[in-house]
Amino acid sequence: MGKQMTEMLKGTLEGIVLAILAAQPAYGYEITARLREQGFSDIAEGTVYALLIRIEQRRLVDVEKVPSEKGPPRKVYSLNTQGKQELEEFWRTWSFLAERIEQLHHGGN
Amino acid sequence: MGKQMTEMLKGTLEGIVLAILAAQPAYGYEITARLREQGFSDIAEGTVYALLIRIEQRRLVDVEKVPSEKGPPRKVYSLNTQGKQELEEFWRTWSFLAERIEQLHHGGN
DNA sequence: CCGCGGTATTCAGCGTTACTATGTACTGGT
DNA sequence: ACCAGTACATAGTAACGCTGAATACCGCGG
Repeated sequence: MGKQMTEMLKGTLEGIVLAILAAQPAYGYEITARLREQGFSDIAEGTVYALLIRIEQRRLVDVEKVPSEKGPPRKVYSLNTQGKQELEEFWRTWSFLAERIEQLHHGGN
Repeated sequence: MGKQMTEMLKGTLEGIVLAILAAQPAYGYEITARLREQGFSDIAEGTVYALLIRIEQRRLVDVEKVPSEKGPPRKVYSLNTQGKQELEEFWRTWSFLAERIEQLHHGGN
């Protein structure tokens, strides 16, 4: 992945994952796969797991261990109330930034 | 500033500054002021200067020292060929990211 | 004359984030 | 017994923006 993308993901990747979880609960491996499908072709698994642990510690998600037929038990994450608030906040921050950048892209400053 | 914004600026702030310089050459203090006008109300001065040094070392800009009537000489930065390429690359990366995030925002995944 | 505020740049130290590179564990197919 | 696929975890690293301070130069009011 480009270095630019790596840096740009900082701060946004968390929002992306929160948005995915807002649509429906999911577990780490699944989230990684979903990201890859969506074009984030080489987001490292380790990155996702680390992020999930972070948002769990910040109490943005509820966790449930679910046995899997293939492999170790899945940790299924679902967005809780606080997580939804954080996501709202993310959308506000994102919109703010996206607007100004889009303005720079076209109109010029 | 929100922590979210701080993290989100990582990677994008450089692009923003490159875009500002693409419109016209400018010096650090001026860029900071311009950013504040545009709504990035508390981007630290130190942050901008550090960024400018970085892009200078990566040869994305040409630098010219211009004496100032008030205060120490200004370091006026202007985008060179390589800088323009980097900016192009930035727009591509940004567009990619913005598209997927916008998709998550509305359609859902 | 001297301090103060505005202009302009620089730097050391910090916290957060994503990546690299592993390692562990469980299952089913050959 | 071995291997591939599933699933999670973690130590170490690099990059970036922020904090907080210092430095330098100028004009103006007290």
